Amino acid sequence: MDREDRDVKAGLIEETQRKDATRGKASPLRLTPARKKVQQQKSTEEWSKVLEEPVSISPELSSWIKANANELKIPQTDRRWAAEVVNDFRDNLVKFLRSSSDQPFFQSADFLTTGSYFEKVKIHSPDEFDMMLKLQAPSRFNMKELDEGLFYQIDLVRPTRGPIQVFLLENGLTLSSSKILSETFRLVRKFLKNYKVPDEGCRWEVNRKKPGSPAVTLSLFRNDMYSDELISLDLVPALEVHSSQGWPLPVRNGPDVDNWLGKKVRKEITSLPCYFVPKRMKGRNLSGEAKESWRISFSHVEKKIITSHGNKKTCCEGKANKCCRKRCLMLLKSLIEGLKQRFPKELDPLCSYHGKTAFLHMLSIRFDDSMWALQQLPTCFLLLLGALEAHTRAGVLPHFFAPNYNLFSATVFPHKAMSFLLHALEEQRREGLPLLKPPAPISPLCNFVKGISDESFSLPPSPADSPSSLSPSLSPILTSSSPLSANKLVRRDWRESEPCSLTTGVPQVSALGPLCFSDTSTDKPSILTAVSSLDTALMKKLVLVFVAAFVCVLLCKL
DNA sequence: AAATTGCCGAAGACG
DNA sequence: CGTCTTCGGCAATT
Repeated sequence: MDREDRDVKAGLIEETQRKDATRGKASPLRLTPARKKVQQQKSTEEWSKVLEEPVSISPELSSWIKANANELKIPQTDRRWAAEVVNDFRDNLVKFLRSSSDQPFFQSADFLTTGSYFEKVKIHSPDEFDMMLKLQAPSRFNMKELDEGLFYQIDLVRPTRGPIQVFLLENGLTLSSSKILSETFRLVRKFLKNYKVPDEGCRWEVNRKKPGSPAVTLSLFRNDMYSDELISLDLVPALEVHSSQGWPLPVRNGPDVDNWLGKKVRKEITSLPCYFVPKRMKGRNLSGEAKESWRISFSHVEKKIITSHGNKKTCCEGKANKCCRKRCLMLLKSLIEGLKQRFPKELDPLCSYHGKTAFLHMLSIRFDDSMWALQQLPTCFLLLLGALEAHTRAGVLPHFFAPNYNLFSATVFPHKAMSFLLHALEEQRREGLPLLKPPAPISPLCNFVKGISDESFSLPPSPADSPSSLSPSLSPILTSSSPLSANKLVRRDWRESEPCSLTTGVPQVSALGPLCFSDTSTDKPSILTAVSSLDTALMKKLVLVFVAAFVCVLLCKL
C-alpha cells in the first residue's frame, strides 16, 4: 500500500514537472481557449478549485479506487450470450424492416449502435444496450430551435408525396415525433410476433411507452412465469439529416475539442450527419409544435470521441501509453449508479449522461495524455468527481454539444434534487466513497452457489449453457422500492449489506421482496438459479436483520 | 446488392 | 506481465 502511494505521488510530481518544463508556455489550465470558454460558462473560482487545488489522497482511498476500478469489467461468458441474443435481434429486425412494404419510410432503416456497451464503458454486466434506428431523411429540413440548441421543430422545406408524408402534421410540413415513435412501436411489436429468440428459453417484451422517452424499450426475460429482466434494450428511431445540410445553427461550431482532439477532428465531427430523436420537451402547456419536438442527438460522435480519446495518436498504444480516461468514466458511472440505487427517489433526475457530460468537459480541459497516465487513476478520478461536484454546486452543466443548454437547470433538475445530490457527493467524498463499493467481498455463500450452478450444470457449450452462467450474476436479489426501477434488476446486492452503507441510509428495499420472485418452473437450470438466488437473498436479508437486531440490543443495553 | 469474409484494435482471460 | 481469444467495426469482395 505504501508503495502504491509513493507511485501515485511520484506520478503527480512528475506530471507537474513535465507540464512546467516541457510545455514552456502557460499551463493548459490558465490561458487556453478551452479554459476561457469554461470561464464564460461558469464561475471561475469553482474551476480553479477543481483543477488547481492539489488533490490530497490517502493511500487507503487510492487503493480503494484502484480496487473498485478492477471490479467493473463485464465477464466474457455473460457478454458472449448477451451479444448473441442482441445481435440476432438487431439483424433480424433490420431484415424485417427492409422487407416490410407495409411501411416504406422504414425500409431504409439501419442500426447505429450507441451507448456505453458499444463505447466499451459499460460496467458490471451486459444488461443494457442502446441502438439508434437510423431513418434516412428524404429531403431538406428546416430545423427550428425550440430550447437552447437541444430541442427542435423539424419542418420539410417543401411539401412531399414521399413515404414520409404520413408522419407530417396537418400543415403538411412539420414532422411529427410522436407519429414516428408510435410507428416504431407498432413495427417492433409486429416483428416480435414472428421472431424466435436464438436462446429458446427467453423472450423479448416491449415495455409500455414512457411519456417523454424517445425509445422503444425491450426487455429480455426467461420464459419462466416470474422471470426477471435479463437485458434491457433501448431502440431509438433517429432521423438522419444528411451531412450536406450541416448541423443546425446553435451547434454549428461543434464541440470544444480544439486543444484536445484538434481543429481538424472538430471539422470531421461537424461534417458527420446529425440525428434527431423523438423526445418531447419538458414542461407543461407546450404549444402544438413543441409537443412534436425532436432532440438533437450526438451519440454517434460521443461514441467516436470516447473510443479514440487521445490527444496524441499514441494514446493507449502499447502498455506504456495506456491511459485511465475510460476507467475514470466507468468509476463515475459506478458511483452514480450506486447513488441512484441508494436514493432512487431523491436522485431520480440524475442519470449517467450527467457523468458522461462532466467527463467530456474534463477531457477537453485536461487534454494532455500525460495527465491521464494509468498510474494516476485515483487522482484523475477524484478530479473528475470534483468537477461533477463543482457543476452541481454551481447548478450548471452545459450540454457538451449544445453548451447553451444547461443539463442542471431547474426545469429539468429541480433544486431539491440538486442540493440533495450535492450533499450526497460531499458525503461520499467525506466518507471515502463507500458507494463505489468494495472489491468483491464475495460472500462465501455466493461462491458456493455459483460453484453449484457451474459444476452440476456443465452443459455442452450450447445456447442453453450460457444463460445458466449468466443468471446467477443477474439474479434479482433485491429490488428497489422506486417504481421506476422496480422492474430493473439490482445487482451486487451485497452492497446493501456493507457495514459502511448503514451509515448513509437504510437500504431501500422491501424485506419480503425476494419472496415475490419465488419461482415454480419446470426448467432445470432456472429452478436452480431461481432457488439459489432466493437462498442467497434470504441469507443476506437474515444477516442484515440479524446485524440490525444486534445493534439494537447493544443500544438498548447502553 | 445482400451477405460473407478478412483484418484490426480493444479488452478480458489465463498462466 | 505477455499471450491468446472474442467481439465490434469496417470495407472489400462475391
